[in-house]
Amino acid sequence: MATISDVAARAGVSTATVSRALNGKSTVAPELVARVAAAAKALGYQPHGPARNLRRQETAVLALIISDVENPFFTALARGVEDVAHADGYSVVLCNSDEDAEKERRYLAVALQERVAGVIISPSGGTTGIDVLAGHGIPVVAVDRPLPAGTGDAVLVDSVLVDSRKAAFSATEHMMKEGYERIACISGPTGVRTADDRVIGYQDAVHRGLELVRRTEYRAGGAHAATIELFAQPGRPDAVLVANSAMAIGVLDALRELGLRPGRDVGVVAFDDAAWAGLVDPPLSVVAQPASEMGQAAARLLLARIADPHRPPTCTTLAAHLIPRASSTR
Amino acid sequence: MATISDVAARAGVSTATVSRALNGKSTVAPELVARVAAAAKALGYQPHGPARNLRRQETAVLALIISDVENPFFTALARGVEDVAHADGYSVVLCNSDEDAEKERRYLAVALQERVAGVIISPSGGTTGIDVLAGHGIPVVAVDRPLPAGTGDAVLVDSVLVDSRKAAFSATEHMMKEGYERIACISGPTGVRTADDRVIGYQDAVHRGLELVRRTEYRAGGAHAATIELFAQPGRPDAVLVANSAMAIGVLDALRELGLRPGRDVGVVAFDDAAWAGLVDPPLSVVAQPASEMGQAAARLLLARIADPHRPPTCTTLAAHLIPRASSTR
DNA sequence: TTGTAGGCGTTATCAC
DNA sequence: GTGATAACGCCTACAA
Repeated sequence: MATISDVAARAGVSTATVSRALNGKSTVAPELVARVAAAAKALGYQPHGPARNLRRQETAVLALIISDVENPFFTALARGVEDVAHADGYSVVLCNSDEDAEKERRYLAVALQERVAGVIISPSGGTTGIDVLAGHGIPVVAVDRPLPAGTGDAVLVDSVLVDSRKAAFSATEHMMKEGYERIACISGPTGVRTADDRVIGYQDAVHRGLELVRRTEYRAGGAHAATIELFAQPGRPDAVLVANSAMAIGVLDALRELGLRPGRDVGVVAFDDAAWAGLVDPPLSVVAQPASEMGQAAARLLLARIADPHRPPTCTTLAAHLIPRASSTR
Repeated sequence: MATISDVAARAGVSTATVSRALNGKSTVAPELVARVAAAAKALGYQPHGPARNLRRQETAVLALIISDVENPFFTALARGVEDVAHADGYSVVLCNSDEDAEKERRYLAVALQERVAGVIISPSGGTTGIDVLAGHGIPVVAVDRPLPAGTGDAVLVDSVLVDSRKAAFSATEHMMKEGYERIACISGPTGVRTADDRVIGYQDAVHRGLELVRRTEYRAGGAHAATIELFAQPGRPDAVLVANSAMAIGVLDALRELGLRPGRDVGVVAFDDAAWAGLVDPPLSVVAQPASEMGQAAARLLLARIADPHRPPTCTTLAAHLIPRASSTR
């Protein structure tokens, strides 16, 4: 693998000149830059990133740690991050923490050790390890979920969130207006802020205890089981608010097994406007979140903080909006 | 940011000893390793990855370059790669080329410059840049799609593919047995091997020209337009083979707009067993691909080649299987 | 304008 | 068993 001195030797100049020529720095005689370029090409020279980063003490790569690559919400968010980052010359590496605190810690450690320029993360719970990052001067932006309380207190962390509570409230209220009276709520794990907020928003609307609330992992399987269980009990629900699209699949599956038709027999509204939501029968009412915009906003905040580490931290809260379809209309 | 010499100073030993102690190398007096550990902890010492990689000339990170993060097939594949890589102590960074040759080149360049240990890629077309990688001794595994002809000829590249042609043949034959007679095919871009193969397999079965074949990008929008166009012409199809799940959404949408019911009015089989496929009305027949297994196989091949760069290249071809549901049953 | 030389943080090779 | 010391490949004062 050719190094800068190989290039220098072949071009008959010093390594300093090669470096300057290749980086378009200061003034190098046009003839020399041509010679250098030719030599570099001939040798298939590729600058050694680690060496360069070691010397410059900086990298042009951002880490994006998301809690579930298989969730379309997060992949849409990732696209938003990439678009903004690429426009500014940064590359984005995607890390999948899989809602697993251990994997999250691991990726955080990698990000720190590789000295990435910054990190965007959707924290998967009672995370630690973020303080370490920020403590070492690596900027962090929290997206979709805030950092756990007590984390990042002393450091400057921006966040980009959705008003989940309000969105859950609107969705629940919508179902009440449609005449549903016993509305259930199937949400994600306790301790995950979006999941907690969706329950709180739901409660704001129904003024009821937790007897119709079920918490499970953010996946189809758990939601399926929760649905079966909810509808097996006496005083079964007549509607359900579902906290994300993976769970919606489990719920719809379960309802079909139970012979219950959404819209007619039971109202259903789910978070996230999945591509297939309009295709099921009847079409699924959803709370659409601006995933891509969230990613863009997070990336912009991160880049801004990289440029100016001392700017005051901000918290951007975006709104979600209800798209009523037949599954919640009698 | 504490360095190894800070730790050495605090522990009252040399940097060499710190390095050895922290890496569990050779023989260091138990007392010293304790002192070093304490000092490192007190200082919040984190090894500097680039420096270490520079010195060691190796990294424990793999790059996975996929053509579409928003496609569930690729995210499932990514999970497979991660599982195997993590078990072996490697981290995986995910790069989204977005079916864009330019972005692909860019990520390839990043992978090369950062000197990752290896690359798994689903090539997005007439890619160049892979030779460069392999030429520099970085192992490459092609997944889902083979490298373009003429690429990587001289170098050792493993690949993990699906027998798309056979799968398309089976799916088409299945529809013929169900009595459909004018079967159309909506596939991805020309030059993308999976898309080409699905058309060929289809033709193997129908023994017909290309008048009912449409090629478009691998997304819902293009498939939607193609469907509308196909069904507007005289001698409209009575069935359609769709090349992936994003396209299936476009097709199903279009059919609904046209007032055509899958299964009864028009047979539909799509590639990829998306989570929602069983939920639509009627349930969608699919060709299920072993995405996660493909990722696992690719990762294993890559790790094997990293361990032994001279092993002969292999090509693993996995089978897909048809899951007939109501959309292709009269 | 160009070259020389030092150092970024580690690890590996030698002495001791 | 431990400590100097020399690289790894690059960039950038500083000197010429």
